[in-house]
Amino acid sequence: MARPNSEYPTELELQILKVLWDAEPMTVREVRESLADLGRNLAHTTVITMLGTMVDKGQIEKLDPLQGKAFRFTPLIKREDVSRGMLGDLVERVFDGSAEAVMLSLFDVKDLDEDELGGLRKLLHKKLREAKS
Amino acid sequence: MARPNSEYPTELELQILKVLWDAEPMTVREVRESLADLGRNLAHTTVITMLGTMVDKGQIEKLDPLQGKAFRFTPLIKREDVSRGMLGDLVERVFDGSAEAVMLSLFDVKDLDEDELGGLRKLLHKKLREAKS
DNA sequence: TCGCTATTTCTAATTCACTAGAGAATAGAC
DNA sequence: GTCTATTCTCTAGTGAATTAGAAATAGCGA
Repeated sequence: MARPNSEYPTELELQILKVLWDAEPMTVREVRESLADLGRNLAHTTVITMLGTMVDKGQIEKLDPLQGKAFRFTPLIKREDVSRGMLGDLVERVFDGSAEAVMLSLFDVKDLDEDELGGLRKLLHKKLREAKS
Repeated sequence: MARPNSEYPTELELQILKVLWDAEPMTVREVRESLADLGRNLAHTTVITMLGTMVDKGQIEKLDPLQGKAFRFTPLIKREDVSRGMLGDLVERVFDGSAEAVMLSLFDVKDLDEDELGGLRKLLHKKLREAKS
């Protein structure tokens, strides 16, 4: 009866994926420390539990210890795939699939300066050239 | 210990807001029927409960019946505010605040055709002119 | 007025995300 | 070989979101 389990990572899962994308593989201790650096202080066991469920969900993989007994974890899913998926989900759910509406909102959200807008324009022109060929 | 209650609507709340944005005010019955049209079949009481919590959260307002005893509900928050907020949240959480990354992902997500890209370009040029003045 | 029906109020159950403790297991120190 | 610190496994609890039933209530037609 609760919200159906979406295919996308939850908030904490995303934070963990991010630290793993930046440096992988990592032990539980290293993940815990990286999260603490970001201001998220969790008990060691909490991190273990989370990593376990993420393994179950297929988001990450558990690698055998090199020495000692600390397992290491590495992402199985790519950063771009996750961001694309989560953005796509939002575009459909909130903006009813309209890329234009997203772009308009993006202007409001970020208050972009001239340089940033210029960068976006370059991106767009590149894409337009690709579309024409 | 659970995730702190975000300021943004949950999935069902968003669906309800959408039907109310399209036609307000609405009675419980009308909301239930609109949701059913979208493929979300809920018991009447479920919709009542949801609307009650949304009133508590300040997302909508309960208006007295015109005739009979069916209360009517109307949104208190604007569509653009909600979309902007939710997009901004995603941009920060997933894209670390990079509008450029969002735009790149948007291209992948939507597979835009030439017309749509042209529309985006027009939007962008308009914004650029504004930025220069 | 009386009863039928629509609607509401009250209450509770289920699932997911998150959190972490207790105790077992083990690598490395001495 | 025993001890100690680290790490893991197992278990469980909390809060939010969602779902809906049972019972109360009130309008309305006969």
